[in-house]
Amino acid sequence: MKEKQIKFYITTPIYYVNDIPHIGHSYTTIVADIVARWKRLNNYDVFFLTGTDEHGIKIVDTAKDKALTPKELCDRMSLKFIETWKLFNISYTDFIRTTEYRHAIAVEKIMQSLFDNGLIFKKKYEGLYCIGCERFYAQKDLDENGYCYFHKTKPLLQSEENYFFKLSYFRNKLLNRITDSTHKEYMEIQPEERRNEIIGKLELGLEDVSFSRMAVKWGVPLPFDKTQTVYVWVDALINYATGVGYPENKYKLQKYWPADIHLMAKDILWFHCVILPAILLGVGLPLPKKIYSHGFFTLNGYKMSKSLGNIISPKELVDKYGVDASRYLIATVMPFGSDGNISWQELTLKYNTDLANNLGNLISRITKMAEKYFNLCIPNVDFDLKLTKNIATILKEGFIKNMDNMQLHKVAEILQSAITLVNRQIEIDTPWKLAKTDIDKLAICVYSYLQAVDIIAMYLLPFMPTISNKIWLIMGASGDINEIAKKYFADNIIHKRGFSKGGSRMQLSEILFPRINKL
RNA sequence: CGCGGGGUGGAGCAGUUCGGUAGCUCGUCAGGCUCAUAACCUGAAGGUCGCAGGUUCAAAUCCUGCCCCCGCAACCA
Repeated sequence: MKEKQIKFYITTPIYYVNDIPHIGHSYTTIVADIVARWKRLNNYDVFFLTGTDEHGIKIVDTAKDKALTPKELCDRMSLKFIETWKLFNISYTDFIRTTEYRHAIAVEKIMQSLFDNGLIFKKKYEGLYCIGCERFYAQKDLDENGYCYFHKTKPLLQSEENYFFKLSYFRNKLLNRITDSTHKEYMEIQPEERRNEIIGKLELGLEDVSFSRMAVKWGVPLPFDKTQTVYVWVDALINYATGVGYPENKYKLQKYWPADIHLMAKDILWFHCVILPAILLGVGLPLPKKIYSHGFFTLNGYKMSKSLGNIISPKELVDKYGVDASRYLIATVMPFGSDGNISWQELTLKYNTDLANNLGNLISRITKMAEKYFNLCIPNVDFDLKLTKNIATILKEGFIKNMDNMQLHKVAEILQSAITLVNRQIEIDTPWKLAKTDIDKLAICVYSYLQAVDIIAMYLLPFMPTISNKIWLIMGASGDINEIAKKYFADNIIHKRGFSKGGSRMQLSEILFPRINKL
C-alpha cells in the first residue's frame, strides 16, 4: 500500500570552475542537501542537482596561465567540487557539467527553438576591445581611466555581430508571473526584499541581451551559425533542464520539471528571475516554482575574497569540527536569506555550545547512566511518554514551520531547545538519587531519555546523517534509522516500547563532539 | 531625491509580514547538582528596541521626518 510519492526538484547553481570550492559554495550546497534529505525522509521523490559551469573566456585564460587545455582545467576543477561534496556527504542525485555531451545537445536544442520561434536576431555589437587580451570589456571591467587592467592600454572601439535574444519582449509576462500570486505560472522569489528589487528593476525596463560570442571558442557552437558559440545565459542556466533529461528523456523531464526550488546567492538572482524564465517562456517550458537567494558571508567583518586570502576552505572546517558538525554549523550559523558575518571564534563557540555541551554531553551522560545502573541493557519497563511526546511535538511543529522556507537557524534553535528539555528533565528526576532509592522508577526515567533522544536523532538526520545514525546505535535503537524515521514522520506514532526497546543493548562510544578549548 | 541592507540589555543576533508579557547564544553575579565533555540545572542584574513626532486603549512592530553605519570595480556562493 505504498503511497504515491510527490516529486521535489531542488538545485544549487552550477559553480564556475575558475574558483576552488570555498565556504560560499559549501553553504548553498549543504543547505540544499539538508532540505533534500528532509524531503526524502518525508517520502518525497527528490531530485537534487548540482554541478559545474565550465565554459567561457575566463576558463580559456586561466588554462593558458597554467599551461593546460581548457578541458584539462575543467576536469581538474570539477573534480575538486565533486570531492568537496563527497567530503560533506552531499546526497545529490546528479552532477552536471556544462562540457558534457548531453548538455551540448540541450543547449543546441534551446537555441534552435528560440531561433525558430523568432526570438533571436542578429545585431551589431559595439564594444571596447583590448587587442592585448583579444577580448571585449565592459566599461566596468576597466580601471578608472578606462584602461585595461592587464595591458594598461586604452581599448579600441570595435564591433562584432552577435545573436541577441528578445528579452525585452518578456518584460510584462515576467512581471505578471512574479507579482501575481494567483497566476497559474506564479514564480515565487525569496526573500521578500530581493523580490522587490527584482520587480523594481523589471519595471524600469528590460534590454535585449547578447546570447552568442564570436571570439570565444570554448563553448557550444550555435546550431545555426557555427562561427559563434553560445554565451553563458543559455549555456549555464539551462543546465537545470539538462539535469532532468531535457531534451531526450521526456519521461524524466515531465516527472521532475520544473524545479520546486532553485537555491543561489544573491549575486545571480537576477539572471534566475529574469533571463532563465524568459528562455523557458521562449521555448514553452514551465517556470520554476520558487527561487530563493541567500546572502554573502563576511569573515571577521571583511568580504571574503581571493585577494584578501580570507577564504575558508571546506577542508579547514572539516579538520576542525568534523563533517557533520561542519554541516550543522555552516547551515545554521546565520539566518538564510540575509548577509552574515562569521568568524572562527563564533563557529567554535556555537560548536561548543550546541554540539559539545548540549547534544554531545547529553548523549554522554545518558550512556554513562545506562552503563552504571543497567550495564547498558535497556530495562524492560513501560517508559513515561510525557517527555517524549513533548519533544516530538516541539520538533514536528518547528520543522514543518521552518524547513520549507529555509529558516535553518530557527530549526537549529528548536533542536537545541528539545535537547535542553531532556537535560532539564534529568535534573528534575535526579536519577543519581533514584539509583539509591527507587530502581524501578530509575529504569522508567532512563528509558524515557532514550526515547526522547531517539526522536531527536531522527530529526537530526538531515543535518548530521552520520552522527544521527551513531546516536541511534548508541541508544540501542533497532532498525535502520532512515527507514524508521520515514515511517515515523509519516504517522508520528510512538509505540509503547519506543524505538530503543527493552532488552536491547546500548553501545558505549567515544565522545561525539570533543570540546574545543582553544579559539 | 541612484539602489539596497542595518541601528534591540556588555558582545553577537532573533523578533517587525498579521501591533498587545522584548526572545536566543555568549559574558557577569549568586545558588544547585554530580549521571556527564570544567559539562548540566535554577535564579539575578542589565534594554525609554537610533532620534523626534503621529495613529491607537495599546508600537521594537504601522505612518511621517531626521541622524548614523555598511555594501553597490574585480574575484565571487
